Amino acid sequence: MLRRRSILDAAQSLYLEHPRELPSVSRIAQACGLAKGTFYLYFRTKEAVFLAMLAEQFDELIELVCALLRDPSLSDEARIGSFVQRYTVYLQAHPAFLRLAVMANTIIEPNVEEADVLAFKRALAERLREAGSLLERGMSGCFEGAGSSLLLRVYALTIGLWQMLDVPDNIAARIKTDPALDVLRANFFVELPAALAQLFGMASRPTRGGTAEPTRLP
Amino acid sequence: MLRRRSILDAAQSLYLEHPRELPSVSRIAQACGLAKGTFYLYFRTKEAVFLAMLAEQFDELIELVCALLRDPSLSDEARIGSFVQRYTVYLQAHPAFLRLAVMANTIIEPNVEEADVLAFKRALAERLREAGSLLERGMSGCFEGAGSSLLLRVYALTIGLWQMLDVPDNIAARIKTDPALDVLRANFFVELPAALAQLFGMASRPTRGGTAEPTRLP
Amino acid sequence: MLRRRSILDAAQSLYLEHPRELPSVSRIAQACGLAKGTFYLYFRTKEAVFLAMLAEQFDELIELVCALLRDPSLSDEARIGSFVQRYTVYLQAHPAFLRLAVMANTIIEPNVEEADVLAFKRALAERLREAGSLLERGMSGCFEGAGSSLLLRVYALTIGLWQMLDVPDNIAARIKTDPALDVLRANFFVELPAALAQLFGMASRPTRGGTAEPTRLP
Amino acid sequence: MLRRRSILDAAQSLYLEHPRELPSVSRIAQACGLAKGTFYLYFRTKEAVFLAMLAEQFDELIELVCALLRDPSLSDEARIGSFVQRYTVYLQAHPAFLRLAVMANTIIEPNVEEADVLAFKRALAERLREAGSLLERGMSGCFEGAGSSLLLRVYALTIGLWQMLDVPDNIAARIKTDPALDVLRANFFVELPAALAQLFGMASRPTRGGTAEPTRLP
DNA sequence: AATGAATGAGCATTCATTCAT
DNA sequence: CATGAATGAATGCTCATTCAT
Repeated sequence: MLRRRSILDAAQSLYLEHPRELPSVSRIAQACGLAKGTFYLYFRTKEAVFLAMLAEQFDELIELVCALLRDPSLSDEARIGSFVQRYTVYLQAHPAFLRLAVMANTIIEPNVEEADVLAFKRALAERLREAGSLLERGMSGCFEGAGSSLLLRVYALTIGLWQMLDVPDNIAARIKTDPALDVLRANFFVELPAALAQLFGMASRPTRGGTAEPTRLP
Repeated sequence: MLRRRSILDAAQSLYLEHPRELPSVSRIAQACGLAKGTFYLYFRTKEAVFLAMLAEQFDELIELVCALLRDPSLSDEARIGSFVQRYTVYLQAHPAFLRLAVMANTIIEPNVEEADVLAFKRALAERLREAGSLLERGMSGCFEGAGSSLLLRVYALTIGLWQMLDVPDNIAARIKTDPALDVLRANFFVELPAALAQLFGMASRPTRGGTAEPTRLP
Repeated sequence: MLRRRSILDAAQSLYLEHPRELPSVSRIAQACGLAKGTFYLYFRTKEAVFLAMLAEQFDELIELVCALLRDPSLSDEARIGSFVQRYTVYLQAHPAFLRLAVMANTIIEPNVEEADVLAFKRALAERLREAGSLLERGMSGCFEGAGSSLLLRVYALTIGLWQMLDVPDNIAARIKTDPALDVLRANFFVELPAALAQLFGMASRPTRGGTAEPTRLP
Repeated sequence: MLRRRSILDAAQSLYLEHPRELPSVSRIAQACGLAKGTFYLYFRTKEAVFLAMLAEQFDELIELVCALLRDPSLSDEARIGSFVQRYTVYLQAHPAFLRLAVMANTIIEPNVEEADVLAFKRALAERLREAGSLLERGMSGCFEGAGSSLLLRVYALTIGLWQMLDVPDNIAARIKTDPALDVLRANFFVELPAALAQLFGMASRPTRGGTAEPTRLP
């Protein structure tokens, strides 16, 4: 529905203005030109909006990945490399995704109805299995039947790295200038593909903080 | 100081009763038999307590890891395996650690003074470097100079997996019975060593949800 | 609106019970049978209520004064005398006015949004100019164009005297019995018209503390 | 005693940094290099410091005025003029005086022991009488026996005007640019002598906001 | 005289959510 | 579908003051 869409969109853009906290319902409603009460006609709780937002982007990401993995023209090695690259680029192009992903457990889920959390998790598991089974094929059998599990590790590594390397501006400035904080200086979009390459057993020396350039948006 | 200690201890045990939210200052003070004002003599904000708690356990964990990595009697392979195992056991024995680690970015740090966050991060970076340089030695040169970076990946994978696999009881029950939620059923303490083994390039097939037994506490 | 009105009224009567401090929001809300949150639907801060209250009474007072000054049937001298008398009577009949006026700078304004303070001051200046220009006419030209400035002096003298002569009961009792405190014993409502008469250059010997009777309410 | 002195001095300079609120005891103690507890060896409450400070400056001011009024070489008119001028200059040179004077009733006295308030008021009445009786002599008999009462009016007019014309910086800027706020734009140190001249029955047209230059410090 | 650790009352304000219309 | 007035729980934090040492 249109209304629901406009709420999601407004919520996202408000959120991106201050990604360390969820915008209030009244700000969201206001941004849609809606009354506060109307908001609750479309979402059960405030956090439900952001769970839906996350789910949407998850779908989109998996879609992308699946399309890629289905491509028969690629060698196994190339398929993984391509996957890592596209994945990274997607994350870079969707700044809300990781920021929300990281709030999912601590802030969003505890404030959403159990049923909604389950629906979210079920969809997620579904997507993971789907993409996982495509991924397996390229993994020389060693991950037979465990592609989804592998993807979970990929995702875990991703959000874990994001939490370590995404830092508010004020802190970021201090990190740049303090040599003791070397390790935390790495650029997430450089470090992520390197870490994934390692996970996938592809040759890759870890990057040192800030030396390399991040993957560019096409 | 003794008071500080008792606040940390009280805060931790209250926290573990409801690990999805930080206990209020008045509950903590009450649990110590202290006046609310006294609390603020020892910590600047509520969140500062939990950051300190996390830092302490981080120290302890790294200490443990370093001791292990310094042991000359182990082969390279064994050192890594031993590291993974001890690490996992430590996490299992310190239930507050991961729960807090996962709140660090979203809930704790935004509510702590910049200076305290920096101090925390500096200590963390310090420890990472220390343990990292010990770890490198066993990595056949391929991680020369990047041991801390490797450890960061280890830690990232850890907290990411925890976020995916640690689930509140009500949801956990449903996950167990819903075949669609297969992937999310894995036991963290089984999945973690497997994932780390993969990261370290040691042969390891991913585990399927819930099939294996977790590492036992000694 | 009705709600706003009832908040103002409740706030005023609570305030008059203890005019040395502003009642808390929860007391005010309670006195209206309103939830605390509702209060903030009508006023931005606690102090805003009292600023509004002061503004209202200011309006009323100036209205009264203007009506009087517009009366063509009075001689110049009589107009001033009449003004002073009505003014005094108004203050006597509105015990909250002076008590608040005296807190305006030190307690109220610093806790109200800049915009609200400005709005208050603008309204006040407006009223002062309006009444000032009426007042000038009776002043034999010597205050041409400065009636508002004259009124400011009147007001200043008023609140200054109030601060000196309004004394909490416990102190008042001691003042009465201590001959050294002679000067501070004057009754404000006697002293004020005398002081204003002096300001306006009308013959008037200062009153001695406590000897005369205050202007009576009609 | 020296300690007492240093507390008063520290308190004053801290106060002048933020004259809209009294500095906290711990800041004062800190500024003296004293422990918080030590503060209470010299003053019964925080506000007592500021009452003492006010009393001191009151003394000094009256001293000055008396010296002046005792000078036999001046004509009556000149004595008054001279009084007004010296008075104004004193206030300008002692920025804490008026700021405190205005807080006396609303903030300071309610938080000081009754006995201290009475002592303050007694001293004040004493000084007023002393200077009042000197002042009377020059007033052509019409204020015989009421010099102290006259001085009270002077003081009342002073603190009243200060309250109206002293405005925090942020507001002051807006007042300057908003024509509607004309009346409130007057410079206190220009307006005060004019208003006093009026009170004393000396020819004086009120000043318009901001046009004249304030009395300069010598 | 001096300390400084301990106290604990006190209060404004926010905001998700509901529900009568 | 839409409204928006009303709710009221929930909580961090300050700071003047005391008192055992």
